[in-house]
Amino acid sequence: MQYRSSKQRKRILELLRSTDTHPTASWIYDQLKGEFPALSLGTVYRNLRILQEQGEITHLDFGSTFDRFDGRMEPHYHFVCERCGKVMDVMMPVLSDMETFSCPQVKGKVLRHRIEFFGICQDCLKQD
Amino acid sequence: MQYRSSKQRKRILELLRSTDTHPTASWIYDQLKGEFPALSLGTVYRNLRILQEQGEITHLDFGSTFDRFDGRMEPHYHFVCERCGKVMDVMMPVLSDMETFSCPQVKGKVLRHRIEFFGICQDCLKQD
DNA sequence: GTACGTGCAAATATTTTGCAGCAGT
DNA sequence: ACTGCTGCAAAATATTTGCACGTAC
Repeated sequence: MQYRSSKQRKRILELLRSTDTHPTASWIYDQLKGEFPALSLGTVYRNLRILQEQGEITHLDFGSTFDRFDGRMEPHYHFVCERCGKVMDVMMPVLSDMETFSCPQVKGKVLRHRIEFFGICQDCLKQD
Repeated sequence: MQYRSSKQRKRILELLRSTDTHPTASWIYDQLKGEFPALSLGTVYRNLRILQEQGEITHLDFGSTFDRFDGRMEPHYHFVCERCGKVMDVMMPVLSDMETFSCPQVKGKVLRHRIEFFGICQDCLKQD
């Protein structure tokens, strides 16, 4: 697909670049409604997807729209296959100094952390 | 709230403990439908929330039901305030050996990783 | 007996999509 | 002119909730 440019898309990207609040689609919509009175949420979502495809922005998710639950309470990390969506446990040693490490910048109280690795799992690699 | 026990909740927990596939609510529902023919998805969701409150399971999310977008493409990490839901950037040095580090276990190709810190942000701490 | 849990169905919440007209190249 | 982009509204997806009945304690 050959993308054209549009005022709406350009402004959505500018807005995302100008903030570090990790906005939701709805926040972006509210911000731009004054500038584009007829703007619709559908347009915001469509453009966010296109910007993602173009590698201009990212999206904080787990690669699926479903909530996923985890019955292991021991600290561990996750590997998510971007092709088949499978989520696997990574039982590598927990980086226990992580909390203090990030403290100076965050200035809040860090209680726990989480790491996800993204890539292609062994099964999917075999299918190439 | 004073929780009682129920067969459904007990089996949902057992099921989650017995797998490492990080199931969705719907998968759990399908698995238990044979055992509880009248089971409803509502019950599954309700119990998943209760189990979470009891600290028996966890939930892979970002603390909100909204998609969140990020306009910064330089590698960086995130801090999520569990009280107000704010997401902040953590510009600590990227752990570049991370990919190879996790490889032996995952056996797939790791392309990138992500780290989130969870806790209480400075603003919320002040309010105590 | 009290009040929490369940199934069912309806309601919410969020995101996606079909369509007709508008706009970028 | 061709085809992507937009607004609008309806549909799709995922999760939550109200209610009447059942069940654990």
